[in-house]
Amino acid sequence: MDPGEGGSPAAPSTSIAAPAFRAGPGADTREDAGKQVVVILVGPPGSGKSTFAEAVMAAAAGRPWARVCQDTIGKGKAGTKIQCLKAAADALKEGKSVFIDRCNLEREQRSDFVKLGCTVQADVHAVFLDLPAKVCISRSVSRTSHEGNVQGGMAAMVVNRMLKNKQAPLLTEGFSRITFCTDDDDIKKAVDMYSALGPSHSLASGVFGQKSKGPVQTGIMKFLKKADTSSVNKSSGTMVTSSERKTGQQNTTLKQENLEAGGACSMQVEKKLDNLKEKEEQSKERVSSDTSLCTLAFPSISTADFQFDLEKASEVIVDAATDFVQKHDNVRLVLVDLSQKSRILSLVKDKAAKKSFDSSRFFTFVGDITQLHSKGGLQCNVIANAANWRLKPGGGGVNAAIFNAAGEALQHATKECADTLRPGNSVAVPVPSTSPLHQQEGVTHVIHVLGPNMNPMRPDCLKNDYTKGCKVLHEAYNSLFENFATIAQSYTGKQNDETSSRKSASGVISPNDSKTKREGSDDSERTKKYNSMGSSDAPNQAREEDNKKNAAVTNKTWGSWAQSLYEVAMHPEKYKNADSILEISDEFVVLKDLYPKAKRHVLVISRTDGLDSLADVKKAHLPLLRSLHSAGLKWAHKFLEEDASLKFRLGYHSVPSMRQLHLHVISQDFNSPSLKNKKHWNSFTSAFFLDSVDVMDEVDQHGSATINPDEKLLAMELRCHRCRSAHPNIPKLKSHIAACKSPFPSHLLKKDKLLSASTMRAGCS
DNA sequence: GTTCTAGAAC
DNA sequence: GTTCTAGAAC
Repeated sequence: MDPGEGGSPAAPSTSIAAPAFRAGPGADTREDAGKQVVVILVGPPGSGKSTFAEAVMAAAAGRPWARVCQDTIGKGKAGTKIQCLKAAADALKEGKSVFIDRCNLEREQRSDFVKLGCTVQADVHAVFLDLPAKVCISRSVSRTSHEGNVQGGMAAMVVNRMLKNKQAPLLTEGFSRITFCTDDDDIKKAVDMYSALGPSHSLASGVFGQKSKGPVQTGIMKFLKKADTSSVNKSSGTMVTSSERKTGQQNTTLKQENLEAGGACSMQVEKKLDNLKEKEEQSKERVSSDTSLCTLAFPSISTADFQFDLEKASEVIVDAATDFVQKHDNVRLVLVDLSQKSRILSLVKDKAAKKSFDSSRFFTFVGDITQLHSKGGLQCNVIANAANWRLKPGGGGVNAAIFNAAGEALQHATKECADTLRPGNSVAVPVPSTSPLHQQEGVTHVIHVLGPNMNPMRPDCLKNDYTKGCKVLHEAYNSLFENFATIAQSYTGKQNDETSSRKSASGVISPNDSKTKREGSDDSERTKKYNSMGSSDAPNQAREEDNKKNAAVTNKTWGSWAQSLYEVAMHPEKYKNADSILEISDEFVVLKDLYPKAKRHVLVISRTDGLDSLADVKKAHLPLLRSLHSAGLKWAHKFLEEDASLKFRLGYHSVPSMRQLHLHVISQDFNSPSLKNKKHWNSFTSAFFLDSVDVMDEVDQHGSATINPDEKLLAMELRCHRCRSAHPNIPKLKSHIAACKSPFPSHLLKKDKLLSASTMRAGCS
């Protein structure tokens, strides 16, 4: 069989498949008919778009390039988008490949340029110059002769405004290749790659260079590995379409050919494999191109770690799923499992076969639920997660895989929507557009589901009560599918409405929507019912474990320099004459911070021995936390009487540097020479700073505070705590905050987290 | 050249 | 937590 048959262009027989150069991941160039390329450079001012295009054009390997720059298109001055589109179309007609050199950070802004590719059948690529905001600001602030006049003091504002709305390019926009560059090294590699892209070469398709997840390997080596293990079906799913079945057969034939040839014709084999790979990708395309159906991929709930009987679970799945697809149009449900030998898949397949419904709208699929698009060719807008009750990552299985694949963004987005989940319930979380799961797999929502548990080692064990178990499992699937239907509805409605689908993707459809839903009467009824079923005290055990873990965190050794607060707390009388001690009680000492990070900054130090930090705090300490809080409030009020322009926050550092639990009372001007570095700034303005009111709530509800000990929080880029603008360094940040009059973020206005003269008055009245 | 950051030592 | 300082960034 000739693998070249079937319409893919035959490569020149004299050429070799492997490129003569290789410039980093994804530089999998092939010689072929020589398509033109439209490269859309995406990045804010200062990200180096023009430099990129100029560098490639200066070193280009024979391919004719044109650079379309909006900043110069009007006779050397800034022009319009229309002018750019026309110039690009003209250059393409002349046979040139084109760099689109305008920011194009939003999907809508670049969509017309993506369409250009269709007119001349050119490949459309995106190169996303996704450098840290502070680098772009820094560069654009300092440049003196920018073509578009984005320089000097205005630059920071422009860059910040643009970055607020940035949307990373997605394959679904119509790009055949997306290259992420997050530092100068990435940029250099990408420049080298495009420079070496000769007129008859083309670059491999896919997403390359995303740091959070390895590049999607689409090179020939991956395919060779596949061919060696004959595992095409295993990795690309069992929803064997006719085209895929054909590919599988070709693959086997090819392997035999290779063996017979004894490897002597390895070049030819490589070439054939290359063609086959393309064909395989085309077949994937056919599977995934059915985008008229909003698709939910879901794992079997409760049958893994929760040890729910597979036979019974499969009945529930088939019942709930077939019922759902019969009632809803334009949706597909796909039950996914990793292994081809999956018993739950075969049970479901068998049971579903006995029912009459449209089998293209509910089927099973073998593959990794986090890589359905890239590895399995199955486009799913929504995936379900078999979550734990705390909605926390880890624990192994699907939950760990999904949180891993989605990155931290999903953890934060989840936290926005819900803190915990009861068995039988689900919560839909919009996947942030920054998440690799969104960018690489096109997943816009993850729905966390908690099913019934039959494992005595896990919380809420139903002790083999399958009457309740099946009921709760049914509720879990119904809740999942209902949530999916809501998403599908908005999705279908917005398919032709780019703007609103963008909002949905970036999470502007407020997470509160799902929160409201979650807390709706239906759910609370269910929760009540479930509670009355006599759930075990296992969640408390889990919390107990949490507390132990937290204690272990604090089991660190404190340096001698970290002991001073402990000394003051244990023996305040020794220091009572010092100016810095403001108040001493049995429970706490109030101390002026020796190195205040704002105009007013005091510490309310607990006097309980052994309570080193927040991680040691348990429910029994709640009265103490309340005492510390009211002492803090009292002092904040006193300071507000002296200066009504101040605002205060009361809170704890997630991981304090000084031993002995202490509450910070700090004014929000951050006007102090002692605030010197990034760590200082981020420790008071990022999630590292835990508001006292939240801490008390959590300790009250869960017996401990949720601590995010992530050091990355302290290393984050410098952003204004009011308007969230980014700044390249501390001095620039400080001059900005001295002038910034933006309102504080809304989350601080809730629960009186931000104290001001007016909230104080309101509190008194 | 100066400014600024980040890591080591305390 | 701070101070000191090498060296990166400008």
